[in-house]
Amino acid sequence: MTRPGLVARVLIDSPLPQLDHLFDYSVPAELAADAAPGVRVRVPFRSSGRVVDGYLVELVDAALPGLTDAGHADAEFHGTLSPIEAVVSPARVLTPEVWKLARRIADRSAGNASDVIRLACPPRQVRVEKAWLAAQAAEPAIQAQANQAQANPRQDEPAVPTPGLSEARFSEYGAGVLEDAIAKRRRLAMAAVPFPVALPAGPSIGHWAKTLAELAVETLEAGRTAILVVPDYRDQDQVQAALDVLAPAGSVSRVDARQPNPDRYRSFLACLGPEPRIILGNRSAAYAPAADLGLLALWDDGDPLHSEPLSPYAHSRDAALVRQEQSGCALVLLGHSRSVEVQRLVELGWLAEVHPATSRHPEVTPTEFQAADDQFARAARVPSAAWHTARQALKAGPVLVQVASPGYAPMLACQGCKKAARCTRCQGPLGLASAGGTPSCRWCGALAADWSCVHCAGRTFRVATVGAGRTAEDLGRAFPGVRIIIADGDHPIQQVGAEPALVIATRGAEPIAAGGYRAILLLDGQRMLGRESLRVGEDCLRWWCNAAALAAPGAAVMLAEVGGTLARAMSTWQPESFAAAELADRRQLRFPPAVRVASVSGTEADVEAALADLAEIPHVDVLGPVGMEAPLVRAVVRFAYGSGDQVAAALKAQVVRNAARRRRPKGAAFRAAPTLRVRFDDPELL
DNA sequence: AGCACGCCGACT
DNA sequence: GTCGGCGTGCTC
Repeated sequence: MTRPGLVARVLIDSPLPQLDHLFDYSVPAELAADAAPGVRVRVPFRSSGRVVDGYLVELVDAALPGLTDAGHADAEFHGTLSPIEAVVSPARVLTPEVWKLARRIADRSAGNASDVIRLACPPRQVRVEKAWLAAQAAEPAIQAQANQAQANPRQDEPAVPTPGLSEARFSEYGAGVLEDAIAKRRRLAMAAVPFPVALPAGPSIGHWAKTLAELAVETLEAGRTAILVVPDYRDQDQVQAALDVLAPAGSVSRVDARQPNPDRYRSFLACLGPEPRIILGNRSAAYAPAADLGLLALWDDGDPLHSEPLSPYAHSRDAALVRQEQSGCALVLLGHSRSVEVQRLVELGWLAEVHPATSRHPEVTPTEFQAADDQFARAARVPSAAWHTARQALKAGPVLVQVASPGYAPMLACQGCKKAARCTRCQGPLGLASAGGTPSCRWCGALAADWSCVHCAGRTFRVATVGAGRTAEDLGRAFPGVRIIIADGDHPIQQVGAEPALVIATRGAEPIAAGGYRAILLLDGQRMLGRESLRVGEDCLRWWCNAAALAAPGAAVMLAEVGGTLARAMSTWQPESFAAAELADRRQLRFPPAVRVASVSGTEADVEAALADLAEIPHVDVLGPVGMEAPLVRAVVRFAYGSGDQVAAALKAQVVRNAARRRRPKGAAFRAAPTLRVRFDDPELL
């Protein structure tokens, strides 16, 4: 009893690469009413427990074979179709726009669409969904009216009182520049105003958060949805605080994976409604469903938290770029510093640069190694000039000290032979979390109570590197009587007052000071630059710029132990000049983002087979393979952006073949043969 | 993942 | 001749 002529094309919710395409089913007449594109369905499947979950992606007329969603017409299936077993609920959770985005993101990184959809569609919560469906059904007209009134403050209701904030919207960027960007749906690389701003009767926030909120409200007033993507929760809180002041009540949905599941699903469902909204969240927000998307904005795209740790590992910048291209919305990449990726897009002309109209910026002074004359300041490795600056500034208000590492002494050495102290169990480095504590291993956590040095049998430690705790101790002596506040991952502090205090923070954990810091000391420059990574310079510049942007206007920012291009980029406040130089280097070296990269790992035979398929594709070269652990080898494939689709398609085909073929050697209950693994655009790769 | 199909070695 | 080993491929 099926309705003839109607074919449901279903994406199976499975991580298996060989199932990552659409399967055709017939639609039984009794399900036809609910069987709309985007609903969750249960379908029979000749294995894995007979019935599996999936999404109904599209409905097509069987009489018109081949007329499927553009581009993804899988080879037509000829055979008898099984009927859909059930429509899980009539909620159309996978919108066509999000499906297209998920498919494209998966395709460009040889991944699974269902893995991307898992980020986009949170787990179903039956009670929440029933309540939402009931609300939809009951008086939809009144509902829509109410939402319309909420979403559009220019109508009847008076706008939320926002003295001094909304009147001067965007004035920092020159009249009309950003209004125009929203209206004409431009793509912008935008430099944030590098100072904090005080909300009326509220906390201080980064000016960038106000800009983001204003862009969103502008979009909302134009009748479209804005998605704001920020890397972490402290950033979300700042934007939320600005939206509380600027945006109409009820117009903001916050989506992030840290909310309790029912809350998360509730805000997800709210995004499905027909009325425009402001959607604020972390990297997964880039995939949120949106009614008439007008703006996609990212804050600080260089932050590694924008990089998805789950397969297929897409960066939210890439998700945003793809979605912008598909939907034609405005795109804003806002930051204090500039990532090399954004610099590339600027140089290509893909993004237009926008700077604040006033050239006011933090006054950064690079200081040399000249030690302070105060012995305690010297112990705290504070340069002389910085010490004097801090002492002066502490009369007026809070002073920020940025350090590289948390803890007391993150790295210990042997007092006798000066070599690094190692864990007797696992060879990991030993460190000290607090002043009076017992040293412990940073890898395995084991306490080193009865330690002796493997080199010289010594039994006492010396401090090899200094953490925030030790710096606090030293600075306490150098500035007697001053209140000391420590902020790091273990002691997160959002906000400090305007009273004098020394705030010692690890990079990225700096609290915001009411009215801004009166001085900022960026210590540990050399240590931060000592990390071995392609991105050190870029990362350091980002950490320093983000900290310097917490200064009050006119306050001094002292950058210790750093010279050269980085120091110049800081003191002229032109991080894009560093990004441009860096990009030129990467082009020379053929490193990302001048090219894209993919790592291919597995057994030697599997990797060789995969690489063989890439031989014909232009602008591809291969580094390795080199041996990894046990039977594994890894090769790095570099390719031009234009060859990306071919490379991804070829590697995906290999992954599918490999997944279908692999079997465990019978009898011996060893683990299964290692699979071929492919990862695109890994920021840690080179 | 599971399950059927299929192509070679010992059996009623 | 056929039963059944497990390697190979498919699941609408």
